[in-house]
Amino acid sequence: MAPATPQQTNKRSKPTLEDVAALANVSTATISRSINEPDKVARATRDRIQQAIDKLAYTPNFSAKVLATNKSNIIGAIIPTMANAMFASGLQAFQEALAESGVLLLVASSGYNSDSEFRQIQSLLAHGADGLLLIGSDRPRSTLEYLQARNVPYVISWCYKKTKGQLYAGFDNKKAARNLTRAVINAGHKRIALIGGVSAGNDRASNRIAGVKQAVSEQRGVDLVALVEAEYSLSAGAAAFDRVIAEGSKPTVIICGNDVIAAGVLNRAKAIGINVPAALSVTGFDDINLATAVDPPLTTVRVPQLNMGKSAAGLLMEYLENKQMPASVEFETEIVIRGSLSAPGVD
Amino acid sequence: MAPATPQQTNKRSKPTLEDVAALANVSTATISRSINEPDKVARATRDRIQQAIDKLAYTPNFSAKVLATNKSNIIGAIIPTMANAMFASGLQAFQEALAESGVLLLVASSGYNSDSEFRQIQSLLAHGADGLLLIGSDRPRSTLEYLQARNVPYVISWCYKKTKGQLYAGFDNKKAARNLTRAVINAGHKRIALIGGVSAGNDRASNRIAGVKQAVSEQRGVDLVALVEAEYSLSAGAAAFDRVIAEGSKPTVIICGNDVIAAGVLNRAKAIGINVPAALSVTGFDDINLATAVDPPLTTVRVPQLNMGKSAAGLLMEYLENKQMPASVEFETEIVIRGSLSAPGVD
DNA sequence: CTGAAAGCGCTTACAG
DNA sequence: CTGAAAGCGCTTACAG
Repeated sequence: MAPATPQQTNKRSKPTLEDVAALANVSTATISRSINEPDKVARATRDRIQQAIDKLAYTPNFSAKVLATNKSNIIGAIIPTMANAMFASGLQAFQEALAESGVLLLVASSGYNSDSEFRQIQSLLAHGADGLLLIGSDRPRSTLEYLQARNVPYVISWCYKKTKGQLYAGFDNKKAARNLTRAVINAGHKRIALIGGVSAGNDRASNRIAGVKQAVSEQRGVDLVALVEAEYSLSAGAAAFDRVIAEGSKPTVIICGNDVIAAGVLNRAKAIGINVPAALSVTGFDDINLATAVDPPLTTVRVPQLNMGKSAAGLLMEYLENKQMPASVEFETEIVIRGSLSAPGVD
Repeated sequence: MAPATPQQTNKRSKPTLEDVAALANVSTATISRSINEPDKVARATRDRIQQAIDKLAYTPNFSAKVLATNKSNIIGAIIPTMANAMFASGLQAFQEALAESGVLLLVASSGYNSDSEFRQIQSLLAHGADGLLLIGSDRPRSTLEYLQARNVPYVISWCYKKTKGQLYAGFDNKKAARNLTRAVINAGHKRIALIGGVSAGNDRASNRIAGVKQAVSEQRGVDLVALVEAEYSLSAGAAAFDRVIAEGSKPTVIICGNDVIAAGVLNRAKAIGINVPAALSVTGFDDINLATAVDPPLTTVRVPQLNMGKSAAGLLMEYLENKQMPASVEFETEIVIRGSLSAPGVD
């Protein structure tokens, strides 16, 4: 019966190549060339085509193009969470670098959960992503095998490893934490407490913890008097600090898994009347805005987010273009000494 | 070294519906149905098909599907910048809500530039986005017309207006700023300085400024003694504060366009020996992490980022499904009084 | 419940 | 420099 075709009224369906072809009086092939390989088309023809395109406000259908060329110009990124300054500017830089090459960014978040990450990977790939940005190296073998089996080009950031067959644009979390800890020890601290990030399934967190441990073990007379883990939030940092205090281990410094935890510790210390850094030093990691907004400002590790994001994009584009994995790049981190760290006070 | 580069052997191109059809001994049509409308297919057939799918690890080609159905299940979002906690958790919530419906998020940033925003809109649309999330209402007529002409479903967030024919999921920045200012005035302040965000092309910033002005003008004896604009960064906030001080207008409170500016002001005030809040009160806007990490914690306006993001996603999905614009939703904001605001001190 | 076939809007050898 | 035509991998009336 075919009743009143519903909602199709707005369906003055977008102009297609065919429409342009009709108007410009050429074949669709020529228009396609005129758009993608202009110099293969005669000047006059090109002008005529351009006029038709303008007149119709023609805009190519992306899926048709992808289907025909098998290339989407979309990169997918799966990050633990967008709601954390820790990844924000790196991701921003990644996106900007991609945009310069006309590539778009599909973003998904895993919530630090590897099953979720796997589902997102599948989804992004199903939606045609040409390549992926992944955070960290700690993931189930099954995920790795999936990636391998499909031959998916991906780059890993926020960490660095020499793993054969994987592309990295990141930094060595363990080394960075070790260096920070050495600086803390050099400042005179012998009783160190560590509030690490949650290490399960998170290589950045566990490597930072490992780095602290290593630096401590290098020096006799220096002890790791407490070690707890906390999520990356102000309140979790504060709560972890309470636990450390309750243990009665009397640290002179608290090394924190990141700046947010450190800021939470600072808050709590202030609340219970512990002076930082006179009575207790505190350090962070990441050097996000927060680090210089708190009082005292945080001694922390500066992570080259912008360069890392930009580089990750560059490597991935190169990989896609040459069908060959470029060399990984390792970024150096920098220790930034600020007011939250001083020599240990007297008891 | 392993010159035997096997990576091109990969071209065992992904299995297609046709492959599955051959293996399961049915037509591609039936498989398509089995996937998309299972109950239209006999149980036995369905099982056979599932086996074939599993065996081949078949995964549908997205572009082909989009081309055939004219629906991408991709939503695009264009935000000023990802590198700002202000948008981060709202965007995160938006993405999560979308993901629950199997919809993916394509993210682009405009850098607070309307030309750039327009280019991103075109790009996202060209890449097949079914709908868009836009931040704020202040944009060139040409952009609006473009959106209108293509009949693009979009939702605007982070602000709220009653504009006919536009879908909003946001809050009234002017009202929020007005209410905050009233609270400041109620606390006893009569000499108010305002460091707003950059208002050009940014309705959130300009409406907040307008709200402050309105509240001030309501009360005789209360003056806006200084008004400068600053970008949303700690350093810009600090620099703006310097300008205000240099003007010599002696405010007893500084109302800031957002928390980051306020934190910058706090820093600078501390640096030059001005006690907050004893000698000077300071307020922020947004209530991001930073607000409670600084000392004193910021009196600010709590923006319902999570609900706003979730709601924006819901409205947009509804819009796409029903081909009909749902009603906009306005969120209320809440004033959070914290230590950075007190009664004005004595000179 | 299932299949044959047209169609979605591009690109790209292949000829000319 | 340009065109005719096949093909990319799905979906969906239309028949049966």
